[in-house]
Amino acid sequence: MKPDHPEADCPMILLLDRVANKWAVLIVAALWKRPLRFNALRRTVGGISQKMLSQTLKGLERDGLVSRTVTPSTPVTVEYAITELGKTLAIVMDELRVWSADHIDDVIAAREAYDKRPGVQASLLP
Amino acid sequence: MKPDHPEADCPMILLLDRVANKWAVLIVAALWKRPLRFNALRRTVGGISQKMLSQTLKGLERDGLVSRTVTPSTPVTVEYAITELGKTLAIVMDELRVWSADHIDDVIAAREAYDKRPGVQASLLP
DNA sequence: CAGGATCCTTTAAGATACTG
DNA sequence: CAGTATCTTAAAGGATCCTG
Repeated sequence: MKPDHPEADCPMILLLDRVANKWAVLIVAALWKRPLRFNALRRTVGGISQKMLSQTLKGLERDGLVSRTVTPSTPVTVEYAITELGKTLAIVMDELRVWSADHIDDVIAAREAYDKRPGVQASLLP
Repeated sequence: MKPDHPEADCPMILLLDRVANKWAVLIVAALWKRPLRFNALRRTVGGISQKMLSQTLKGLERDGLVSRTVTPSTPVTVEYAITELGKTLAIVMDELRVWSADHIDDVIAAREAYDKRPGVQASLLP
């Protein structure tokens, strides 16, 4: 996903890599419910490497969607929380979750129908 | 993005690669306005290679979000259109566009603030 | 026009090891 | 605990050529 898209004047395209990003969606969803520390977040999201987690968190923090609070105890604890701006995005992202729940059956049915069509094999899809 | 996510029982995670996918979002947005043929769609989306276009279209068709109609003229014409199911997703996706338009300024401001913070350089971000 | 097939480069992402 | 750094592999993506 290159940022230098021809129609880069469109705000959506500028934010597409943030807003239509799997890990960002999952992290925002997790933090929307409650603040979490790094490793708790890692467990909550599930299936994310700590590299991608720290990388995506940094991006979310930079965009003002997530806050990072360090408590200098021993050992140090770092809490990530969603910001007010982040909440507004979380609401929209959550509709993706709702849509998925509402239409997963339709999609699965469509996939099976498609795969059953002569001359097309799902296994041949990239 | 591997499909074998730990919480794969959640519908959203199953559809995340479709629903939080840059090209899918842009293609659905384009077809939501009007049906388009392959190359017209390519120009409308902008910045997409024909490989990714055909690949993503195939996925969208398989998921029942987009229909593909062949008219055997000479040369053959193929029209892609959004389906009823696709429209329901397009509505949700469009809210991402609206959110982007509404909050692009906030995000840009947050980025500048972040980058101005001592010890952090935007250029060092991955 | 609408793609498929190939080759090749770039990026994403995981695994591992190490630090304050 | 909360990361950073490095290495390597898998996948995404682009460019090009080709066909019905």
